[in-house]
Amino acid sequence: MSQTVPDWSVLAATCPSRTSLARIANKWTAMVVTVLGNGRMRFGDLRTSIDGISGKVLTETLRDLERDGIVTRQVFAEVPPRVEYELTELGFTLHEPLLVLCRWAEKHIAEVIVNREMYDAR
Amino acid sequence: MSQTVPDWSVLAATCPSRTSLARIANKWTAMVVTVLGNGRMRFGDLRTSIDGISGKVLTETLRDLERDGIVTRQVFAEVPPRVEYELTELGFTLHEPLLVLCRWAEKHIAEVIVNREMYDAR
DNA sequence: GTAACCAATTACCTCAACGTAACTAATGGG
DNA sequence: CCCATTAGTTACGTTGAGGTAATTGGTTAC
Repeated sequence: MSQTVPDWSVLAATCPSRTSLARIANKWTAMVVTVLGNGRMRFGDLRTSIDGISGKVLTETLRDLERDGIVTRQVFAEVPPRVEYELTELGFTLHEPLLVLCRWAEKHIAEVIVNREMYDAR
Repeated sequence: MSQTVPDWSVLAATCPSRTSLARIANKWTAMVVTVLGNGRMRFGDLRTSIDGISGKVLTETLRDLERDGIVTRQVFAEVPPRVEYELTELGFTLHEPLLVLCRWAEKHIAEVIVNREMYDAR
């Protein structure tokens, strides 16, 4: 018989899975993975797609995602340099869940704004 | 005819929906909403369930979620004091998506750990 | 009547996240 | 010859997230 009880739990402070949750439950990660779901893209296009992200933060986010095996980084020996990023197979399993989060934020923001105004007016 | 094109986009830097994404794409939010999916709970029990969270961070997270209309806060006039938190209808629509993120972290952490070791060994 | 106690919050401090700006390398175009 | 281009890196300063510990207020125990 196979084991169905989870070996890991994000609710345990020292469980490694929490470090993974911290990485994926992040606004920049959500946007990067969502955009990369449309296919491989180079650094500059990602930077343009995700309005307001600084080059430094995008570099750091992509490197962390590469380290976790969620994106691949391909450097072309060209001038000016060209670097393309793409979701891995593992990364694709994350695309839908993170897309859902982005869509949730967009779908419910009007209601959330009203809630905030009511709360602040108390 | 109804409008199907999104009015909001998290990819726009100044779009309010990005503030909502920042709130929900967060490790503490993911854990709190996931745990509260099992039903209303008092502060101390939440604190115990989410191993390692400080009282301050839990208070702040809950207050922000309450402000956005994702959880309700009910104070009982008792001694010692008792405060219970519960997902709102809006909050429930967020439960499944955030549960998926927690489960993803737990399911794939072994693979992620291997990826990190390979990356660091380059 | 004061000491202990509990749930929840706050005050204070530290450290990580983030933005800005300057700088790099190698080539092609004016 | 000099400037633009692309994907960084580094330095520096600011803001925000987070941990620790004291505090509050009313009740019970001594």
